[in-house]
This record gives sequence, C-alpha cells and structure tokens, in this order.
Amino acid sequence: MVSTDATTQPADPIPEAVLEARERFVAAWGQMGSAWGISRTMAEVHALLFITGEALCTDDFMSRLSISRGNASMSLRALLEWGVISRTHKRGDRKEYFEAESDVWALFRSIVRERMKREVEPLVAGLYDLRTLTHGDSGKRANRPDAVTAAHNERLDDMLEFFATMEKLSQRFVSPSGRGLETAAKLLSRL
Amino acid sequence: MVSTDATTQPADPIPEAVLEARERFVAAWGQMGSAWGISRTMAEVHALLFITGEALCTDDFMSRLSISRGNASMSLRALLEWGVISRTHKRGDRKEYFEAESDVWALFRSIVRERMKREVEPLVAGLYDLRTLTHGDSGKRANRPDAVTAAHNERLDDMLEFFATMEKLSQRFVSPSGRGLETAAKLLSRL
DNA sequence: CAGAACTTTCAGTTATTTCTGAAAGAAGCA
DNA sequence: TGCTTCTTTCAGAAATAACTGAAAGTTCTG
Repeated sequence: MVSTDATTQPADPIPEAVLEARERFVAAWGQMGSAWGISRTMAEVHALLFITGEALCTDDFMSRLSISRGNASMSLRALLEWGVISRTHKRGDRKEYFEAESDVWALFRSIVRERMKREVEPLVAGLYDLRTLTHGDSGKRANRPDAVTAAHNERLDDMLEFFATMEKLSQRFVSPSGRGLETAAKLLSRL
Repeated sequence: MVSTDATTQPADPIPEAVLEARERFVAAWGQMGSAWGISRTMAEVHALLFITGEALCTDDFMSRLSISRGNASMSLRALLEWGVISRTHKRGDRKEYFEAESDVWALFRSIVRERMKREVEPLVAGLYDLRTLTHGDSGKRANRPDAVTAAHNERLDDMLEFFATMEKLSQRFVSPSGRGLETAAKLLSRL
C-alpha cells in the first residue's frame, strides 16, 4: 500500500462531475431513507458505499459524511444486519472495509425480506392474538351473535387475509433463494 | 340525536372484549406506522377509525387517544390527503365526522400510490438530473472513456431502471382505476 | 505477553419530530 | 349582523430519535 493516510486514497483521480453526482446521490438517498423510517445517516452511508462502488473503511465514512466514529460504526453494523453490505479486507491492512450489494434487485429483496421479518410478522402475530379475544364463544354470549363483535371480526380478518397474501408473495419472490422477482416484475409491468 | 355529549355515544354497548381488541389494534397499527415513517398518532387515528367501523368526530379521537384538538385536526387532515379516510356528516349535527376506507386492498393502493408520488417520483427526477451530470460528453474528455465515470453511470442506470419498473408496476396495478391488484397478488402468491 | 491498531459501546448531548393550547378563522343560524 | 359552534393554524413546549466522543473491548503482531 502506498497510502499511509487514514482514509482510502483511490488510484485514479475521480472526475469532478462524478464527485458532485455522488454527493447528490447520497443526499437524495438519505432523504428517501428518512421518509421510510430509516435514519438519514444510515441511508447516506449505504448510498455512499453503493455509488462509490469500491470498498471503503470507517474513516472514509467519517470524513466523507462528517460523522463520528461511533455513528459510522453503528450505521455500518445496522446495514450489515439488513444484509445490504458486507465486510472485506485489504491485504496488508488491518482495517475492515465494507462493500455494498451492487445488484439493485438483490438490494430490494433484502430490504423487503428484512422489513417483513421485523415489522409485518410481529404485527400479524399480534393480530392473531387479537383474534382470539373476540372469536371465541365469548362473542356470542347470551345466544346473541352480537353484530358489533361480528363486524369487528370481519375487519380484523380482512386485514389478516391481506397480510397473509403479502407474506406468501414475499416468500415466493423475495425469500433467500428468491429468484424470479425481477422477471416477474418486468413481465407484470409489461402488461 | 339523543346524545348531548361532546363525543359520539354508540347505540349498542360495545362488548368489553371488542374494546380491548380495538385498543390493542390501535397500538399495533401505531407501532407499524412509526416503523414506516408515519407519525404514531396519525397511524393510531387511522387505526381507531378503521377498527371501529363507524364515523367518528374530532372529539372522539381526542378522548379515545388522549390527544389535543390540534393534533387530531392535523392528523385527520393528513389522512384525508393520503386518501384513506373521508369526511361525512350526521344530520342535525354540525360537527364533521370521518370514516375510514374499509376495503383493505383499496387502503393499500392509496398508500402505495401516495408514497410513489411523494417519495419515489421526486427521487427518480433527481436521479435523472444526476445522469446528465456524468452522461454528457464531459465524461469522455481527452478522448478517454473514463472507467470511473462509466462505472458510476452504470450503477446509476441500474437504479433508474429498477425504479422505472416499479413505477410501471404501480401505474399498472395501483393507479386510480387500479383494479386487478388483489387478483394479481392472489394469483402470484398461489404460485 | 505487552503494545499497537482498530472496533464497539453507551452515557450524555444535540437535533428533529411531534404535540399542545390558545387564538384566529369559518360556517351555520336567528 | 352578531352569536354560537366547530375547525384550523402555528409558536413554543415536550418527547423522541440520532449523534458524539471517550473509554472499554478486541484482535493482531513482534
């Protein structure tokens, strides 16, 4: 390694236009992330790694995004847990480097899979519990089928059916071995 | 109207189990909302309206969710803008009442449509702008096609292609007249 | 094993988002 | 028009989420 600097020194000089474009990509992706419940910084870290296209180390993120070491570390860990980046090493360098998944469809699959697992599954489990509260025989006490309870149950069941379909879809197309999502999407969008 | 009370008094007494279930549904939906970048309260307002199944007025939300009038008003407006609830009136009552879209698939379509419009479209527009920064002839100055720029452009274009497909899909299935989403989803999930 | 290089953790701080409440604005009514 | 009822707005307060930086932890290396 030639560089004794803290941060990665690319061999080639990066054209000004590309640097500018990267910057703006990072900002745009960060904004998108925050609209979807992801911290802006975490999204920016991902964006930088994705658009740069090469492995970067913690110090790169710190200097390029002006964030603290702690923040960089936590954001990177979270991204690893989402499965959208991975660790690498450079020979003769003890630092850890990180690389982004470069296949956009694979990225999308990871995000969907993870969100289903973290947010939808627990919700569905909760709704099932709820169901037992009002489905049992307690709902028809005193021989009355109870219109209020019946209507409540129907709304709940509609919701559950919707999510059941979504979970099936996601397992079918987005799961670990989930091939075919891209194909299916393109077919469908073609009419 | 019999009731002189501030809040709506339902004709039928609501079974204890249903009240409990509603409460928990509201909490679960609120949590889900906040994971997806929607304020918890706004999601709770929607949840309450959806699961209750009848028209409610501002004071109902205030008392049932323990929120201020201002908060109720703003949350309701936001939900109207999302197109997932609508205004109603009760004869002889000057208050405004609100009703939730009760078809879960229509609800889902509204959410997707609105998110595409608010978040994805602006992002895509931004990415197109970015494209002009590095696609022009500036990228191949000095006769060199410039590997860095080319790789950058490829990543950007992959991203754009992905979003283009998504937008087509959403127009196809989720747009105003978007019928067929439910059917398509069920077909696909059935294998 | 001691020290250097690097990473993680977390208590405290800062930034952002969300909420409140009171005042201003409509809209119906007599 | 003036009164009443209801709705909206928004500056400031409160709650929540995100970030920092230094200390503790880990891993490699000689």
